[in-house]
Amino acid sequence: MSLLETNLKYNVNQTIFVAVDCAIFGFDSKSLKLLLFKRKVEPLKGHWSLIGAFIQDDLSIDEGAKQVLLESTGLSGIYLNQLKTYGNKDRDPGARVISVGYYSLIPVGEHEISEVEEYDAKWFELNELPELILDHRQMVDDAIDAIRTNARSKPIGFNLLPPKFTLPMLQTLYESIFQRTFDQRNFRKKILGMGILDKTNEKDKSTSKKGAFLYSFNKEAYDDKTYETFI
Amino acid sequence: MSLLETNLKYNVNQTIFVAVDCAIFGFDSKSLKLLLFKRKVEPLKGHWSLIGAFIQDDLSIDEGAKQVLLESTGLSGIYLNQLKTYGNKDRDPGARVISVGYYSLIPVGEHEISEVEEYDAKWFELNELPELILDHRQMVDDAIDAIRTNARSKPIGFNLLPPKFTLPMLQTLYESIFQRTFDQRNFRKKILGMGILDKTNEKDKSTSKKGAFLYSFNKEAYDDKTYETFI
DNA sequence: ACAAAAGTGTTTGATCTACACCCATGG
DNA sequence: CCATGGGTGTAGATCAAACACTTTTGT
Repeated sequence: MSLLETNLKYNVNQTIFVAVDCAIFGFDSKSLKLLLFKRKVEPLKGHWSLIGAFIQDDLSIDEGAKQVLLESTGLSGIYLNQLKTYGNKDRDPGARVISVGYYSLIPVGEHEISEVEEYDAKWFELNELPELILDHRQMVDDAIDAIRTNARSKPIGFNLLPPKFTLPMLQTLYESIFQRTFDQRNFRKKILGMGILDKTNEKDKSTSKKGAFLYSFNKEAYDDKTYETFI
Repeated sequence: MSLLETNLKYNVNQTIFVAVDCAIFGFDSKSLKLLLFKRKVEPLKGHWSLIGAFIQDDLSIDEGAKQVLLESTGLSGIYLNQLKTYGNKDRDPGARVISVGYYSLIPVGEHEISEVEEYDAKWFELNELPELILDHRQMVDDAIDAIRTNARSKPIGFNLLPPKFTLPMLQTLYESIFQRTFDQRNFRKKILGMGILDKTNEKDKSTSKKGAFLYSFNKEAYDDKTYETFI
């Protein structure tokens, strides 16, 4: 359908562009991090920003977000969730642009660290974020809020962990998300009581001499139950 | 800023239109209702739909949503919240349109019933909704989900009630939202225990001979506390 | 042998649930 | 005087929070 046709059909005269921006969070067994990029276009070229791009006409916005992620990080098949849409009139000095915000959760291994930095990207600790362009700081804050809210009722945390992980890792992750500590015994009791983790016989010895048992997330068991409060 | 300039600056060639659609919920002391409109433009003219319109270039999307609401219902100053953005490629047969969904909560009095029906609008019971155009049914379902989630942690229910209301009304409202009954004693205990309601000396006798005391919501008391779970 | 992280139960208080009768009043 | 909806308290169950010691093993 051509622009002319659509314009006639709906009698609209808009000059608004539609972009997506994605806040990519990663966990490396120690802390929650945010992936930022050096902006490549004017205005504000060279400043730190979330990864974003204009939507192509032939992609849904969800597909657009996926593609942005793939093109700018090489990552695909990862957790990606719509956050909210930012539409203040003057939010972008370059044009009238509304941006559909997304957030993405990924485990950060050695691979992801090096891989991603080939794209002019860098992982930042959440409490050491540089200044961000436009309303991207707001997006990040909103995303953290959304992750917290979401993490209470759904096991989204598992998207930040490798397929096999230890309970201490899981606890550290939730402590990073909620910025508080959890009692070790209560935490394990609660998580294991849900019956959604499968224990393996393997141990991870990278963080202690004793080693911690590796577990995997049992999605079927979770789907059967759908908890209302998770943590 | 002209289209040409912006296009040059960002080198974009998009033909996507941006609309807002708003799901307006009302409560009339008995049940939760949804306000629907007969669509006025082709395609699908005459079918039931949420109220919506294209965003004007000089308004933020939040302002756009407010204006749509004002123009199509005469209502202003009411609770309005962004839901999510719908961006499937072929969601609108008339053009490539993405729609930012909103939901709105209002008390429905005699006034609002008659007032609103001058606009080719009609209140429907939630379990008697007609077929809706495009993905509007999805928007409604998402909005109900969002209202439920939100109502658990914030007192949004009070936006659906008049300034003075009775506890039986409030309970009926929450029962409409969650589609379940609550024990009367437990409900009152919990709500009153929050200390966010001011009891008046007046009684509403419209639904019983004994009459029920009217209360008002004390926003200050609520802000002091910010509960994590509300119901 | 010791440092460092993993693993394990019990007790207490708070919260949630279930449950049934009296009250006030208009008709 | 009676039908109708408004108002009230308690006991048992469940859940959340606080709390400290033992185990394993690499160095």
